[in-house]
Amino acid sequence: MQDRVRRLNQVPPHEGPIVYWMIREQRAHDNWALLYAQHIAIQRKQPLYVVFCCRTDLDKYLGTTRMLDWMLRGLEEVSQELEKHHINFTFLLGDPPTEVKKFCTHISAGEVVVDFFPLRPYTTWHQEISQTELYAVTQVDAHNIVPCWVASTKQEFAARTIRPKITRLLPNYLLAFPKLNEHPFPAPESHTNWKTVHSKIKVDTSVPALTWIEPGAQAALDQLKTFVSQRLPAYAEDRNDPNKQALSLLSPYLHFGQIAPQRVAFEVSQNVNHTKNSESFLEELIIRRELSDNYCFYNSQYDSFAGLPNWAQETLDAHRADERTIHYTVEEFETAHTHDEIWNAAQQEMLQTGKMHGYMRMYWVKKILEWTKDPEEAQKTALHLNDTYSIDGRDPNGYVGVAWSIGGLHDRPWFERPIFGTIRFMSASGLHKKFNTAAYVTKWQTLTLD
DNA sequence: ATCGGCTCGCGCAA
DNA sequence: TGCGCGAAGCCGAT
Repeated sequence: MQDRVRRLNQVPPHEGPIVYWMIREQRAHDNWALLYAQHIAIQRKQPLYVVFCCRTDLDKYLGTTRMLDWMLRGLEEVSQELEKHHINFTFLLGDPPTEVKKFCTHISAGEVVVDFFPLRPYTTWHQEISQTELYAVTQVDAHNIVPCWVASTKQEFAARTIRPKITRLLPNYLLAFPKLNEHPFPAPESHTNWKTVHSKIKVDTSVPALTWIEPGAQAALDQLKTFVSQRLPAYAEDRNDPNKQALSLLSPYLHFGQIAPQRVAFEVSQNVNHTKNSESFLEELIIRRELSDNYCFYNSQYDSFAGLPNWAQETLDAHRADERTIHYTVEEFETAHTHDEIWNAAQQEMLQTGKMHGYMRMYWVKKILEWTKDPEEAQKTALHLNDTYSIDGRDPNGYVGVAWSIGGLHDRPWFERPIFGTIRFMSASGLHKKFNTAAYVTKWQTLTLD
């Protein structure tokens, strides 16, 4: 466990309750950050608090009903589980670092544990909470199976450069989780009024909650079970066909930390015969996901043009003046009003379900590059739409997916083209060869009056 | 249906 | 310093 843990300030731990500030890992079980916090709390005979803080003006940060409903229902389950284990769960409203600092000072915390989320808003919050003399702040990578800073000490160039590093270390980490204990040093209980919380947080209500899939840790485990028994057997063959139900559907749970990647990988590697299907799935789940964290952790410009590899920036620069014969506004993209019915179907899939099939995501982003005035606007548009409508938006996987599609990240150059330069191109004719595009369009097209 | 060429640079072997 | 090879492709030739 020790190499999952790093100190964020130099304040020595002292007498006082232990606080786990939960951000990314929204689950009670299989959570290394909580397990570590409980471990030191028991060692020091201290009560344990888990605190979650949410702004009330989420509408200013692309917050939607879809995302808030998913998150709060998951957290309600977390609070019930923690209560069963005599661990205090406190929901705070307001500016997160300010409110969490206030809380920690108020209860005279001896040490504060945070989880690991390599995106700027959260790294900034972690810096802010660490700037104190009052309590030690410790970070635990509870997301990656091989901790991000252990897997590699630099930004990796491609999957093939990080793969051997992770594969070599994996046997040391792909193990069963210890159980969360009933905490022997109780804290005062606090009860969250979830209806009040929901009503106090302002969000964009035009993006409705999802009804076809249930949030939460129990639902995640159920989904994993169904995936392993029903969809994994055809995963390798069918995963790139958007008409087939072959994918795990776990990314919403993984994004909100409602299930641990290590749990998913452990169950698949323990209980499934080693086949091309499990290999193909574990490559996605472990290598590609940890490569995304690696990029965001070591490249603070993960969401901008300047973060792209040099060869990609150069080739896109050389094609800035290329004529864009088709150009759409954000609104036209957003409402699925392009000339390309396959692209519109993908956009509709995301609008309606909060998810877009993995294969279509690549095509969808590459077409935004083709139909937008410059790569910066294309990247901004793709991220804006993904972060607003996808339930797994604002995730390192999303930033890497967009950078791969628009800016050759973790990819190689291909042959020269207008607009794209040597960035890999994708065309509708390629999609026709791979799956029944007409069926996909029919499935997602909606009646429009114009 | 299958194949080669397109094009760059990392990382390892030498 | 040379060389193999790579995160999901395209296109034209055979």
